[in-house]
Amino acid sequence: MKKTRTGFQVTLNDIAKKLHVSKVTVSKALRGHPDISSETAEKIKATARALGYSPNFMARNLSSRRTNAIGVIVPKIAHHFFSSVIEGIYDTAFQNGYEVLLTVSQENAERELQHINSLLSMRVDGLIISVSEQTRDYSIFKKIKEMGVPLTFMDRVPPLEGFNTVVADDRGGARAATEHILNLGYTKIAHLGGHQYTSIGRERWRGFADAMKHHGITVRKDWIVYGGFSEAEGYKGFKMLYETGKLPEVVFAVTFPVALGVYRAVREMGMKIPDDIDIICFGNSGMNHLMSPSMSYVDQPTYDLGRRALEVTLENIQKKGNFLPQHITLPTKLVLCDTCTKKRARGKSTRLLLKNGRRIKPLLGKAPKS
Amino acid sequence: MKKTRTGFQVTLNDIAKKLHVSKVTVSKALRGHPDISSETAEKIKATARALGYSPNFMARNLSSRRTNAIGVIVPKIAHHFFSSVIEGIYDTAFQNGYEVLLTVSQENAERELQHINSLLSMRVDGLIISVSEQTRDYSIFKKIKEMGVPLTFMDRVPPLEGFNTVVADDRGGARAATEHILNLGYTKIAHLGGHQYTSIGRERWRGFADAMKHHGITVRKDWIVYGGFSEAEGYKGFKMLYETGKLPEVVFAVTFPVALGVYRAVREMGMKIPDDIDIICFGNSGMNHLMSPSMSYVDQPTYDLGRRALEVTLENIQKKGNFLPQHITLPTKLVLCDTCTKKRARGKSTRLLLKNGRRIKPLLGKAPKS
DNA sequence: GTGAAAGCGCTAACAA
DNA sequence: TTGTTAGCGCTTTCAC
Repeated sequence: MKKTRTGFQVTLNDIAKKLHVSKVTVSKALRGHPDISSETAEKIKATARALGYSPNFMARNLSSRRTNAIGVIVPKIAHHFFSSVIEGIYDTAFQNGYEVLLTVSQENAERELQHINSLLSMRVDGLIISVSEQTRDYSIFKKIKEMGVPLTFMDRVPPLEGFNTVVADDRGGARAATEHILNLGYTKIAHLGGHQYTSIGRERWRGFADAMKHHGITVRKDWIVYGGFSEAEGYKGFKMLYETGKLPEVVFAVTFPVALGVYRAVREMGMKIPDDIDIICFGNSGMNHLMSPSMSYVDQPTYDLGRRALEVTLENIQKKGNFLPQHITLPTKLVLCDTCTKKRARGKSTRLLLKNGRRIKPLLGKAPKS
Repeated sequence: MKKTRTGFQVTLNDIAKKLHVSKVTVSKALRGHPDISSETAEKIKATARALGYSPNFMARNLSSRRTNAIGVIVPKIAHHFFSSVIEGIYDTAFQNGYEVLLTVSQENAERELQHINSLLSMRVDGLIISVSEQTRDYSIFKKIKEMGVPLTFMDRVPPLEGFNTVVADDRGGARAATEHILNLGYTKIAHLGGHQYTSIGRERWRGFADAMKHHGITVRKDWIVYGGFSEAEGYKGFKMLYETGKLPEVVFAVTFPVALGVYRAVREMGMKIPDDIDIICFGNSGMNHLMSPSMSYVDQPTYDLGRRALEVTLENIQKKGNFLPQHITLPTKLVLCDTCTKKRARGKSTRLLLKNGRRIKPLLGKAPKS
C-alpha cells in the first residue's frame, strides 16, 4: 500500500507480495491472460477484490499505449438531441469495453479547442466531434489527422476531406418538410436557417431550396434569415422577418430551439400559432408534446447517430492505416403534430400587419421598420 | 518522434534532442519553472509549438501523482438543472486549471458505480457526485473516503457522514411553495414527491409537511405519492391521485419533469390546468415560459450549485488531511408564472369526477377505482 | 505457467 | 542555470 497524494492506493505489487508471486503474474491474471492457471488466477482476483484494488488507468495506458477511451465533444448538452446522441455513444462504448470522455464546448470555438487539446493529451484512442456553431478554424483537425488519431464528425461536419462523418439526412429531411408545407398550399414560406458555414445550416437550406425550386416558387430573399441554433437566435430571426413588413404564412426553422424562439416572439406579439403563422422545424425535444400547439418536425435518429459514430470510430481505431474514411447518412422522418396540418386562413392580426405594420404589439427592442 | 499505436506523438525527448538540451530542461521550461533562463525557455517553447508537442497527460500524472482533474457524475444531462450545474462546474474548473471528466449515470446505480470506478482508476483528484435516484448501496462511498479521495455530493446527498455537501434549500423552498398555495386559499393539496430514501425527496416532502402543519391542515395520505423524478413518474403519480376517486385542487410536484408528467396526464383526461387543477413545482426548465400555462416554480441556483461544489472540492484537495467536511446550502426563490396565481373555482370536469368518477376521460391503462 | 528485465513519458530530488 | 538519477504503476517481450 502506497501513500499517494490522494491517499492510499493498492498496486499490483501489493497483491503480488501478499501472494508471493510476481507482479507480472498478477497483471496477467487480472486481465484474464491465458498464461495463468485458473487456480492462481482465482486466488489473485480474490485478494485484488479484498484489497479494493483498482488498476491505475494512467500507468496501464502509459505502458500499453492505448487508453481504450474515446473523446467526445458536443456543443451543448441541455438539448434532447445531444443527450440522446450521447446515450447512444455511451451504450455502444460500454458494450465494446471503451471509456467515454465527454466534454461540452458550449458552442464556443475556443473552449472546443481546449477540450480537443485535453483529450489529445489524454491520448484518447479516437475522437467524436460535433463542431460548435462558431468553429471556423479547422487547422486543429488537420493536425489531428497528421497525428493519426481517428476522428469522426457527427451531425455538424466541417468542410474537410478525409474524416469519418455520421450525419442525418439533413437535406432530404428539410426537403421533405418543405414539400409538405408546399403541398398544404402554402407559398409564403420563410426559412430561419443556420449559418451557411455550418454543415447542417447549409444542407437544410439546400433541402429547403430544392423543394421550393421543384415547386417553382421563388424564395423571397428577406424571408431567409441565417443565424445560430439557439432559442435566442430564433427569437431574433423572427424579429428580422417581422421587420420586412410582411410576414410569411409559415416558417421552417433550422432547429427545434430556433423554433422555440419563434414561439416566444409570436406569443409576445399577441399572435397565434398556427392560425396567424404556422411553423415546422428540424429536430425535436422531449417536451414537444407538452407545448400547445405541439410542433410538426423532422425527426432525427439521435441515438443511432451516436451509436454509429462510435462504431465507425472503433473500426477506424482497429483498422488504422488501411481504413478509408466512412460517410454515413441516416434517414430522417417527418412527424406531424399540431402545426402544419392544413393551410390556415391568415389570422386577423397578420392581415392587420400587412395593411399597417403598427397594429401588432411590437417585439422588445427596435420597433418594426414599416 | 515516436510511432505509437495512435500514430506519431512528439515527446519531451524529441524537443530535447533537437535543441541539444536534456529533457528535464525542456520539461521545466514548458511548465514555466523559474530554474530555466527565459532565453532557453523561449527557444524551447517555440520548437515545442513548431513540433506540435502536446504533453502526455498519462505520463505527467503518473509521475506527479496528481491529475488536475475532477470527476463528475450526474444522473441526467437532458435537463436544464444538470446542464446548468455542469456549466458552473466547467467554468470554475477551467478558471482553476482543472480538467473535468464528466459522466452520466442515467439514474442507474450500476452505471454510476462503473463510472465511479473508472474515475477512480483515472485517479481524479476529487469527485463531485449527484447520486442516481436508484442508489441505495453506499459502500463505494465509504471506500472512496478510505482511499482519501475528496468527494462532494451535490444536490442529491446520501445519508452519510463525513462528505462535503452542496445543496439547494430544498426544505425551505418546498415550504415556501406550499405556504404560497395555502395562502391562496387552497386546502386540498397533493404532493407528488420523490422516493423518501433520496435527500431531495425527503427534504422537499418535509418542507411541504412543515407548511401544512403550520397551517393546521392535515395531509391526506393518498394524496402523497412517492416516486422517481422523471416525467413518466409524474404521469404515473397523477394517475394514482386520480384513482383515489377525489382530485385535489392543486399539486405540488417534486421536480419539473414530474410536473410535466402531470401536464400530460391532465391534458389526456381532457382537463385544464390551472382551472380544473392547479400545479406548482420544484425546479425549472428553459422551456417553461413556452408552455401554456407556464408553471410557477421554486427556482434553484443551478449554476452556483456547480460552482460551489467545485470550489469546495478544490479546497478539500488542497487542504487534504486538515479539512473538515463542508455543508453548503444555497437559497431558493419562488417564481410565480401562470399557475398558482389565485385560487380557482374547480372546473366542471373535476366536479363531475367528484360525483361520478367515470365522466372524465380515463387515462390509459387501468380504469379509475371509484 | 511463471517471472526478470526493460521501458512507456514524464517529474522530483539532488548534483554539478 | 542545467543535467543526472530514479522512479510513478503498469505491460510487454522473452527467457526459464
